[in-house]
Amino acid sequence: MGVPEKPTLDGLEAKWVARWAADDTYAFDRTAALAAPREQTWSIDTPPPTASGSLHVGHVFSYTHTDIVARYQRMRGKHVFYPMGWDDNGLPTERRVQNYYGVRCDPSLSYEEGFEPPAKPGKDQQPVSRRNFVELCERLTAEDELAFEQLWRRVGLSVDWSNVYRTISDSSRAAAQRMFLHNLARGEAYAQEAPTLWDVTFRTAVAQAELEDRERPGAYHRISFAGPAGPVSIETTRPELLPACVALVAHPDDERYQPLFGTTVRTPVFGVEVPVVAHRLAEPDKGSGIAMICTFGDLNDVTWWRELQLPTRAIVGWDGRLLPDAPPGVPAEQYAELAGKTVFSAQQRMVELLRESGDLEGEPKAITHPVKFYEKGERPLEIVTTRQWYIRNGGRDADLRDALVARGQEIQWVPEHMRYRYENWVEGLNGDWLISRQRFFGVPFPVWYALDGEGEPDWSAPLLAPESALPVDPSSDVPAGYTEDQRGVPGGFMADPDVMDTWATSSLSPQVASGWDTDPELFAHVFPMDQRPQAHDIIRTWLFSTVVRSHFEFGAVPWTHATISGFVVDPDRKKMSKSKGNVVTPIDVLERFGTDAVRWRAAGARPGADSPFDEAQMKVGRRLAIKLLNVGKFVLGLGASAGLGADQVSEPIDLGLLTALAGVVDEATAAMEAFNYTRALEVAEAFFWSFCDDYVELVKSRAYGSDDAARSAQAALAVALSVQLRLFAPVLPFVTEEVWSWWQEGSVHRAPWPAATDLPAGGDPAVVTVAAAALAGVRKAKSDAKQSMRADVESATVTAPAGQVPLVEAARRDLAEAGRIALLTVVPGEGPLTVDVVLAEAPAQA
RNA sequence: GGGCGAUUGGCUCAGUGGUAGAGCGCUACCUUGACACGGUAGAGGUCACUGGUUCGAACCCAGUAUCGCCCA
Repeated sequence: MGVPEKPTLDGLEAKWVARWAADDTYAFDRTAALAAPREQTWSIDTPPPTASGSLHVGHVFSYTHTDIVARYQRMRGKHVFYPMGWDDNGLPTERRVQNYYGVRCDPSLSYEEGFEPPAKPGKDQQPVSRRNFVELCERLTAEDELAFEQLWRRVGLSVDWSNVYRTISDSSRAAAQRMFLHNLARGEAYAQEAPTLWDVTFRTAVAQAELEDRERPGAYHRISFAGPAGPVSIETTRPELLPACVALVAHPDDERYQPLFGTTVRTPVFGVEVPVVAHRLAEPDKGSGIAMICTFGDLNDVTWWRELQLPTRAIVGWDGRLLPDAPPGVPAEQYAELAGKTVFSAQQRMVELLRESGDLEGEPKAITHPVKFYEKGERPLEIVTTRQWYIRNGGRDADLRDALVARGQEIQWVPEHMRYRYENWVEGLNGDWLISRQRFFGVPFPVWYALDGEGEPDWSAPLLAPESALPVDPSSDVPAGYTEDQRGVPGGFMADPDVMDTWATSSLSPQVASGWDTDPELFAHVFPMDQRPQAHDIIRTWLFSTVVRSHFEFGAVPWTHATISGFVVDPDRKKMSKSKGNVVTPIDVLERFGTDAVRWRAAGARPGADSPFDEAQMKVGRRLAIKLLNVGKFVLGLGASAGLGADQVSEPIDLGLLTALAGVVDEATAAMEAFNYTRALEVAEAFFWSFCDDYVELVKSRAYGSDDAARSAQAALAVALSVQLRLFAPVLPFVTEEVWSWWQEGSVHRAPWPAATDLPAGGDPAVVTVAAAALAGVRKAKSDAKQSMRADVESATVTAPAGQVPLVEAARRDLAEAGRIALLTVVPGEGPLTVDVVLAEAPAQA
């Protein structure tokens, strides 16, 4: 191909992305891999990015980290199984589709053939059938995924683009349904009607892993109940739940309330008799130490209700409004004041009612307190009793919890301390994993229910789809033994209306990507996978749920290594997020600095460590890439070529260089084996700069010749260039491939990772370092004299420790030529090496 | 409140028992036949604090403070 006149980074991405695609440089060779021993394959469980989201520079960093490992393993001769996935099912896609097209899903509507959404989203969202809605989801995600793929190619990910999966695809849905049926058959999945955390905006249940606490303003309202011996005062932040009150509770050791335990009190306004009970979860020093239990205000209420077997008086409905009818035992007349109101306005009205009745003591006391939210929601969660599907995860079973903690110990965590995130989460679980969502774009449960003569479903005996029929959509497919016209009619059947949570599908990414459902032979080979890369924020969700599924189905961990990336944070160390407005768009950065520069910066972020985004750092990576171009061009111009090998290296300084490089190769290899790409890059980079600044400067004059001494330098330059290009290839795929292409056959990314054994071991690296130190002394003299580095030196005396004198002598010719020294004297002396320089009278003229 | 991590020159970070390191930035100089998207040289730090172990501590131990993340 030859060396260009003026090498440039511009255009390298487009050129090599196209070439790699055309040459299938990164294709996984299934046949060869399956024929080879398992350890010759490296399989990666790539995180499927949320297709409806946007990628920021943090994604670029973490996916680059994985790609560096993939490229290293490939150069180590492994068959790298490196698929890409898109997480396109679930609520985020629904929201994007609603906003993008201006529609909303109304499952009661029927399908409209050839439906086209409004050209511009209107003010009101247009209702469409579920099938139409899902079609729009499919359409938009397909577009989004194409854009993502283009970005990833530009980032240089060495993904096998013939192996892309989607979490909504037929095979993903089939795998999710099949795994669910297995879980169900083994008793690991179950349905239960139970109080559930509920988002009133999205009108769906949410799981523990999707919760977050937010500090919100509230107020303690002090309310009197009528007790047997006078009023009993409680404090609550949610007076509107008074009609849902089923008991008062205090700590069993709280002396103030001993006389009340076992008695009843009457609620204000409603006059309902409720018992006073004792429970250890009551906090004596909070408020008055006695609290009302409502069904349900928070998770403590649920615990109390369950453990103390209290009655249920539910008042909050699915839409976040108070139910139209009073709960059992509550007078309808009073309750009618609140019925149908939102929680917010019910509270206002309730406070008025308490004021009127004289049961509100004093004024409400403003406080701020943590309130549970769905992580994607904007209104506080309520607790609503609904029928939901769960998968056991150890939250209610100590043995299972211990088994899952033990699984975590089978995984090698990078960095090691991320293991604690996993263990803390598992040990803190307080319930099973709720997997059903009352949404539309997701994997439906492969389940129907028979309807009795009254049209009521028989929940106890779900009709399951056969595995051979998966994937099924129970809303359009029909269970065995029924016909479509029996849908929804007494004596007929109904579909399970829910879809699975996104994590219930993405927790199967190793299975989906490896062909569990579609290519058992491949699956048996690549699973358990070698590497799960991901960020630390989803250890509790994606990582944990994947371990759960694999534990149940295979009795094994899904992967042997979990490599955890940190975040890219803004200069104030805040996490990037859209709402903070501090997101850096990747394409802009890639265009301005070049992919290799951005990847170089990414490689500088150690595994697990958050890293501030700093544009100034990008320039440094760019400088390195440019230097590689220029030194490559220069070295090849000096006569280095692919035909020269280490066996032609004879001069001590040349041998010394290559022996030093052997040490660098060993260090970089050890670091890469430990996933410490940052360290590997550091040692390669440190060597490279001294190679450019010192070694090349020292030998270039000699290398211009054509004798054996010249040949030695040319061979050392060729070997050093080849090795260094390969050391940098995982981090800087574009520039290394470019320089490689000037003088080598094939792709550098298919070349073997360098081995120290390919380099001469007998050289003395000190020849290079001592000669470089002497040269630095000469340079300093020139710099102090404000002379050009080309200034002639009349005479220079190197005073070196006796042991170093022969080293300087061994590099005498190179040193004299590089320093333009007319008379070079080397003498032994005390202390470190010094150089006395006498500059020639006038600067040299060219 | 619990857990984890961090604290080293202005900035970003290496450095896990033996005389404080790198890059960026800064200052001065050099336009050399690979590179001005360059090169050379230089200044700059009582390693957060307090105790302890040790011949010797940035590093080990105990505690404190500040910051960040996760969880309650």
